[in-house]
Formats: sequence, C-alpha cells, structure tokens
Amino acid sequence: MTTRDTGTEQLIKDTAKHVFFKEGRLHATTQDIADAAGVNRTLVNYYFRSKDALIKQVYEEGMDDLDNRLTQVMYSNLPFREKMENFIDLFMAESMEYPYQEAFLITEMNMNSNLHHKADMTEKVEYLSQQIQKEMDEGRLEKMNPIHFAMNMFSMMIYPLIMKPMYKQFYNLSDEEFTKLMLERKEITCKMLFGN
Amino acid sequence: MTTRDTGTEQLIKDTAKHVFFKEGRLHATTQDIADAAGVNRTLVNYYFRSKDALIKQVYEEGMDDLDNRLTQVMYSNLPFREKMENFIDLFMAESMEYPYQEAFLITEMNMNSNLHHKADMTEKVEYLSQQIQKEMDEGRLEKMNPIHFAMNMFSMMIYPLIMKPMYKQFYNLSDEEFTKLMLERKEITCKMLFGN
DNA sequence: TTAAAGTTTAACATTTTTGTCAAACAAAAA
DNA sequence: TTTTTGTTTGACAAAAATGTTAAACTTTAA
Repeated sequence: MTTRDTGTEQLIKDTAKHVFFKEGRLHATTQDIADAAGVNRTLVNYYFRSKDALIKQVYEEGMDDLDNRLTQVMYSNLPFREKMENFIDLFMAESMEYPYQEAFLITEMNMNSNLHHKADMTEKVEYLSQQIQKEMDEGRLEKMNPIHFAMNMFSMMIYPLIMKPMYKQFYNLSDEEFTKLMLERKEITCKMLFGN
Repeated sequence: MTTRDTGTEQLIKDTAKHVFFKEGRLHATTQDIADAAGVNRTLVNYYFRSKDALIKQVYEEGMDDLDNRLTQVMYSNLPFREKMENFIDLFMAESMEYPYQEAFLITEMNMNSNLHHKADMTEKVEYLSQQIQKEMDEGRLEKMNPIHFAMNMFSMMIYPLIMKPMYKQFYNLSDEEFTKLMLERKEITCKMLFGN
C-alpha cells in the first residue's frame, strides 16, 4: 500500500512528544493526544496499531535523539572545554523545548522494563569518560570519577527545567523570568563544572 | 466510628509512596498498589474513598515532607556551610530512599494543576535566599542570583537518582556500584557548590 | 457468650480507556 | 467521469480501571 502522506501520522507522533516531553503529562490517554492534535482518536490505531506501539516509537525516537546529541558533540575536534560549551548550548536548547524527555524515558523504563530494548551506549559513554579523565590527568579538571562530571553536567542542565512548576510557585516567577534564569544557567553550569 | 487501627490504612499509604516515590511507577493503578501492599483493592476505597483522594493525600504529605526538610535545616544556628552540609546529608539520605518523590509531585502538578492547593513557601524560600546572598556579599560564595545556588544544589543531589536506570544501563553499573557513587556525591556536591 | 461495630472480602456495577469495523470521504489513476 | 485506493469518521465492542454493596469475618465490649 503506497501511502498518501497527509502528515497525520507525523502530527500524531509530534503531538505525543509535545504532550509527554514538553507538557510532562506522563499519563496522557490516546484521547488526550488526539484532542491535542485535533484528530479523531481512531487514527492513532490506524497509524500506530495500538497505544503501546505509539509509546514504543516515541520512546525509541527519544532514545535515538539522546544518542544523536551525544554523538554529535563527542566526536567533534575541539578542545574539551569548548566541546562542553557547545554541548551545553545544544543540550539546553533542546531541553528547554522538551524538558520532560528524559523523565518520560525513565518512567517508561520503570513501568515497562521488559517492553523496551536496552540502548547500548557503552562505547560512546566510555569515550566521553576517557576525554574527561584526560582533562583530569592533565590538571585541567578536579580529579574524581569521570561519571560524576557527566552527572553534574546533566543534572544542572535538566533538573531545574523539570522542576519548573515548583520553582515558579516557590519563587513566584513568571514564565519570562523563569526562561531568563534558564538562559543564565548555560554559563553558570559551565563555570561550576570547570571551577570558573 | 472509632477506628480499630489495624495499620491497613497506613500500610496502603506507605505502599503507595513506595510504588510512586521509590519505584517511580508514576502511573500505577490501585490494583498495583493493593497487590504491592498485599491487601484487597477494595480497601483503598474503604479507607480513602477514591483513588484521587489517596493520590491527593500522598501528594500533600509529600509536599509537607519537603517543607519540613527545608524548615528543619534553614532555621538551625550553624555557619552557612555546615548548615548546607547537614542539609545535603539529610536530603540525600531521604532522596536515596525516595528518589521519585519530587518527580511525582511535579507530574501531579502537570496533570491536575487544579486539584492540588498551592504550597506557600515564599517566606522559607526568601529566608534561604537571604542567607545565600549574605555569603555572596561577604565573599564566601561566587556572586549570582541566589536561586541558582539552590537549583544547583537540588539538581546535583536528586537528578542522578532519578536517572538511575539510565546510568546503570549506560555505564554498566550494579546496584551496589551505583549506591557507592551516590554516597560519594555528598562530598562532591558540596565541593562544587562552594568551589571546594 | 453474645451483641455491636469496625474490617475484610468477593461479586457486581460503572466508568474510563482502548481497540475494531464498516461506511463515508477525498485524492489519484484509469 | 468513474474507479480505485488510501484516509477519516462514528458507532460499536472489548478491556481495563475504578467504585459500590452485601455478606463474612474479627475484635471489642456489653
């Protein structure tokens, strides 16, 4: 069957990502998604067969996207610090668009540890660790297990975005004020990681 | 009706927290919770009337707990750094027990922004900001918007715990290795915050 | 020991969510 | 234009999740 491509399949998938990754409504129904997309719910089944299948696709593409972002930066030929600055720029831009992407992936792993196949990032992750280790060996970074450097970086970039509703409430912030703070964090994160 | 206190009500609530806060199964059903507690599902309705009511209680107690942890530390009479060291100890211990507590709260806020009453932490949060500001004014901390200091601290403590399934997969870690890393993070977090 | 009152259970009812199918519709090809 | 084929829709069916009730059970106190 040769498809006619009305864009509906993509629209549904994009809307699902919007609902899950951007709005953080992690237990949205297919009806919620169809409504948000402005299409008949049946189309979810027509294009994806089942809700699980849609979720699975969203999950895998979320994982692939994560993988790609890592790859894209890891293998560039820049000095480590610039490389990380680029990475933080790129990653924070995407995370501001889709703050709940990683949270969605984790929730899925926690709910359906069976359904999803494990991503093998060993090689990539090891390469990153080696680069971090080298910086430490050569005295440009505080010595510690390289995994902590990575954890620190991801934590400082993503967590405040996930916690947005709480920070807004506790600190009485408008959306604009919050966004401004997040933009400041690119530099702050970098400074923290490299000790200025 | 004078209650006989078989401990069942508490058991259900505790189990709900276990499932939501510890296992991160954010869309568990009442049946899931009843099974985990080893009780008949009907008891959820007997003691809590509805699933929503149970969720609401879990949410409010989660918020209260967060509030208490903040209070407990904010108003002690220690030098700022020691105060923060205590806080990190306390907070990380609880977060290792219940890594998804804040994620649950946020997801609830995103799903039912109406259902839950807003917590007013303004006073507490302002007091914390003032203390941070003072440290900056007196040159013991890098100058920045105090909210960033708080964000950095919470991020570095909590986010790696939430991402445990991913870190375990990417870095091929056992539970024991992961726990060891998390314990190391108490000191690392502190060092990062205070620039050693 | 028996009556009263709270607790637990199983069967049933309702609601919500998901899935299926045939008919209506729209676009491309014959 | 008509036919073909893929798309969309609404009605219906099935499954999953939640809620209700009456009866069984347990504990306490009369």
